Amino acid sequence: MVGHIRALISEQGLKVGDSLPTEKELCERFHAGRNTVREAMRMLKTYGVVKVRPKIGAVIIDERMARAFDLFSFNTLEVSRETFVDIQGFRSLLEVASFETLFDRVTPRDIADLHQINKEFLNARTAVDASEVDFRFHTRLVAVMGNKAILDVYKIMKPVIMKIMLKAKTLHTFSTVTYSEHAEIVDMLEKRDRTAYQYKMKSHLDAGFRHFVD
Amino acid sequence: MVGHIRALISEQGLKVGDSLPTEKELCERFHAGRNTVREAMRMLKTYGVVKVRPKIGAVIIDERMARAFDLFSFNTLEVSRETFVDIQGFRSLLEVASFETLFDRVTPRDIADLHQINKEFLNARTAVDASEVDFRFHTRLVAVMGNKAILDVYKIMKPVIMKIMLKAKTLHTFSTVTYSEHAEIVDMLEKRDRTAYQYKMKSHLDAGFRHFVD
DNA sequence: TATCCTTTATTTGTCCAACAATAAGGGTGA
DNA sequence: TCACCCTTATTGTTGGACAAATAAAGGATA
Repeated sequence: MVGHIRALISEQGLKVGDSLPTEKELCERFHAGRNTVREAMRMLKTYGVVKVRPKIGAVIIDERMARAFDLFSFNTLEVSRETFVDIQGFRSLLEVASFETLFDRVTPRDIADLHQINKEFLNARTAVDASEVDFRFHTRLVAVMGNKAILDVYKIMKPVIMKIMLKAKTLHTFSTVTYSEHAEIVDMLEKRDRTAYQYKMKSHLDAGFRHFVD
Repeated sequence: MVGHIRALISEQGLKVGDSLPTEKELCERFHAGRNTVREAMRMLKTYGVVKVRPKIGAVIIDERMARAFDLFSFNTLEVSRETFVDIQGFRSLLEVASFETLFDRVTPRDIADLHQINKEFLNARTAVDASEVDFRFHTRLVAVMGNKAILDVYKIMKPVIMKIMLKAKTLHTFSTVTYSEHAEIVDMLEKRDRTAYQYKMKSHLDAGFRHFVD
């Protein structure tokens, strides 16, 4: 059935954004039951090739890259020390070494959003809440690059990154040290001060990791 | 439902080769209809996490990496231009902006391996062969960082990267231009010449991409 | 006329029941 | 011991029913 639908897409020359026939029409066209069609649709959806919404139907998309990254989503249960080190190295690349792209693309809107998110530390009630805010801040920073593939990878690393953040800090630390470090980082980003940005961000990431080692 | 089943796998510590409960048992456990369970199973099957056979049931496997490559066998669906741009930007980060780490960690063994792989261009018979060599070269370069998470992500991008490479070059181009560019890059890496390395690598990547735009 | 709200109709989401297809396990006989 | 058949449990497929979501049409109001 998946093959049939793929052939249909190919024959009709359907592109991203086009709609597929409704489930009922597919049933009739291929002489199959609706559940069979639905299972095939679920596979296409899992592939990241279609997006299915009630009443709307199935629309062709191309999120295969995001799905591909999903596939090796990290198992939160057993994260080895090597994984922690690797993820932190990865983050350093995405958030420190990427400064050229960040400085090129950052807008006042980005700066405002980052400050806004950072303020939420003050409302956080628990360490878990605070680490959620922390992750949102860093995700928003990575989003400045405007690169969907990079953003997808970052989001997938969330469970591991959250563990690093939680291990490193108490609620009090979040709302004082982390808060002010973030504020400084955003300032350096706004001023496009390369040296200071790299130094601040690197030590910010390293600090979180040093606590984990203990 | 997929989340439920994945949680079940985690909780029970199920490994590759173990069997999942039957559909009926899953229905009862999660208070859901059989179709719902089946659709979730289809997704897990598409992820390459389980293998389902009639009467046998669902057995846990790990073919996620293979599935990641399958995703791009959808030749009916051209890889979107956004994906190309994003992937190339990602590569730029992993291979150009990472020079600090690369210079820190590169060993004579790495240099020798890179030269060795580069020589294989001269034996390549087809453009596909050559682009395989090309990808191996860049993968080996990324491997210098010694970061498994980054290496895994790079491998997942293989199908798209290969498309970029293939689109950009003929067999002749591979064995002349690409070959000598690679050689220069390795030299700059060995000498730890930051400026030259960054310039060479960036223009090398950009070149491949310029051809695609046409 | 324009805007907002309500209703309607269509489509997907979920569940159930039935039967077919498949293959493991057990029993029978040479 | 081996081949064969039967039973049985499980997945594969189909059809039908209803719930939930939402786009589109129609009506009310300013």
